[in-house]
Amino acid sequence: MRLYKLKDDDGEIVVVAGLQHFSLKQIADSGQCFRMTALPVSDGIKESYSVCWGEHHVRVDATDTPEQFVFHCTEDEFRQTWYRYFCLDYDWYPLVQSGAVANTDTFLTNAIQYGGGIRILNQGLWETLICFMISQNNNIKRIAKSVDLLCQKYGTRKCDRGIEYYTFPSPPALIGADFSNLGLGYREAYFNELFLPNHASDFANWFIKVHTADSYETAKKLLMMTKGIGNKVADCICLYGLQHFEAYPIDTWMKKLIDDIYSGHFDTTPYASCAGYVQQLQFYYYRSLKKTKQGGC
DNA sequence: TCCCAGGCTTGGT
DNA sequence: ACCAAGCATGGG
Repeated sequence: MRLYKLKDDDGEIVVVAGLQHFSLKQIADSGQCFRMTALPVSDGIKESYSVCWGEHHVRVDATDTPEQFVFHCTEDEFRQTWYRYFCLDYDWYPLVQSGAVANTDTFLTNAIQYGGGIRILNQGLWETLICFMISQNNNIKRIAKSVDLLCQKYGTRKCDRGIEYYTFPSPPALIGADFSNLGLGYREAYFNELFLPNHASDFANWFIKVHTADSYETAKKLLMMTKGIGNKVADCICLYGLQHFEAYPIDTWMKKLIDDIYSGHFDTTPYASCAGYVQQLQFYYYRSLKKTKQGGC
């Protein structure tokens, strides 16, 4: 992977060349994140996405040159924010591919061929916590809508090189907040309880404990102590928020998949260091086979 | 009208 | 320990 710092009309840009196994569309549609939206493309650009995370925003283009991308931000922003967000320092692809072949797992082999441009995003504990509390028994389109409404109501409106966006609310902004009219449904009660004003210090302590937990198991246990966070949501938060790659979230799709493809049991131990990546590949591929029509995120 | 969506809590065995 | 109902809401 090579970086080139250039300038265009709007300011500094970073061109990334030789970035293998990276697909904006696949990441946007993978169901990990809910604030990545497609933009119209122009000449020389195959895909263009607006990516929001925390208070940050960037436009990223996939160019006509294979494995070449343009990040419309400064080199500092790229290195400090987006390189980490997209988890570009390590590529699990080769390990999982050779593992799938060694285990004669043709489904996984097909899955990585189909969706090998997926990365496990590093979205931080805070944003992952909120988004995946909303995600339970919900669909991706509606999750994205609720998250968007939340950002509009409690975030800050900003403009990045001509693109308007709202920052993700900070923790203090949600203490005692009004969670009605966000389309949360029955999940609203979970938010009201978690962000009760008189429990603000309890929340802060709990959050820090989760953040500094010494292991996946400890973090997961702590997460599941809160109402609204069960086994699956805790796994998603561990994986996307805390980089516990051994987490392997099982939702309704994964249940069906494991039933269908692996006759009821899938052993993650051969992929222990990257079980979450394997899960994403399986999830993404299986949905592509089964779904008739579905919006992205 | 019924069923499903990146499930969880609660209350029954 | 496992199982079922109920849970808001929107879309097919």
